Amino acid sequence: MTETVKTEGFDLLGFLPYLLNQAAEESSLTFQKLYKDRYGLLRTEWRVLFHLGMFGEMTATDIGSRAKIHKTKISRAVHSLAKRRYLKRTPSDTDRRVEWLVLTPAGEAVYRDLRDTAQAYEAKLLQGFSDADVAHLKRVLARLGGVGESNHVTEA
Amino acid sequence: MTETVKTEGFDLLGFLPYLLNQAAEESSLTFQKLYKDRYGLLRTEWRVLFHLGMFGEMTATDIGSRAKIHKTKISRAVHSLAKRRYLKRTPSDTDRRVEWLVLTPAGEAVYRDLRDTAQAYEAKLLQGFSDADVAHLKRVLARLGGVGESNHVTEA
DNA sequence: GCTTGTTAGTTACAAAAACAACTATTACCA
DNA sequence: TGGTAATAGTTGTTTTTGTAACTAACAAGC
Repeated sequence: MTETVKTEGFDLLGFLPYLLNQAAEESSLTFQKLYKDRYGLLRTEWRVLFHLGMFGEMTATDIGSRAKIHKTKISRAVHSLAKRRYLKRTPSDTDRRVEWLVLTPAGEAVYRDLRDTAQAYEAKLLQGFSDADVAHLKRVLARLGGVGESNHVTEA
Repeated sequence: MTETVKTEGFDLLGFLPYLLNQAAEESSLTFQKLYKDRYGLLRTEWRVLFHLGMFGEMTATDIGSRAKIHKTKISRAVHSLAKRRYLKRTPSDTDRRVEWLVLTPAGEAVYRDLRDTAQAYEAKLLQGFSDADVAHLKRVLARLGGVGESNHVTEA
């Protein structure tokens, strides 16, 4: 077939959600290999681990609120991470529904390793772009994704 | 808990794959409601439909190569779209392994409706950003995601 | 104190995706 | 030719996710 595009003013290849997905998938897939091959972690597990590594002790709800991950996914990731002894769960003594989550030394070690790997990977991903480009990109993405807003995930 | 971040120079909230994912998920989820509620389409089905709408007749492999979707997902999406009479499959007469896929008039109608909706949605998403911001963002994303390279999906 | 509503987190079931193995056909090449 | 490798596409099975419904605990108003 020829390369003729038979649309009327619409360009899928310039459609933002499409571009976002392609870029996100590309970077996710590459990075996924790292935490999966090295530690057998799932995407959500990695995300929970990173949040705990970054922010220290949090509750499951805190993590979900920050990362906009649904609570059932958090619940399963926490369960799995606890089973591997990467984190410790401590019931709150002011509210018995709540559990505080902290990384164990083993979890910390995994976090540090993956964090360093992540940084190296990001550097590679961004080589060829200027600092201004990168700063601009990140600012726009943060705004599009609502990062930092700490909104709660809408219930099912 | 307090807002103290106890990391050494790493910022998850500025980590590119994280930002990409947050932004992509945000826009995907919002747009998903549209094609799901209106036509009961799955994500991959929508993507296949759009590619056929954009580029006209293609094979399943063409689509997978362009959109970097795995062939099993394409296969099932094509099956489902054909069952709904949104596309027609025609065996190639030069290579009996190959099938040409084209949208039916019904499929075209769905495509046009969703395309217009997509444009409106994108406009809303981008309101508040300057034209220069948008152009810059799209250029960087296209490069990050390798859009336009037409690479084949790595086999399982 | 009771009733009603809300929140934290889990569990069970259904939908979708990932992964692997397969058929059929074509391409390559000695 | 004939044999091996590669390609198009499908199917079956396993994981992972999405969704809903649930338990337990707390909060607020009366």
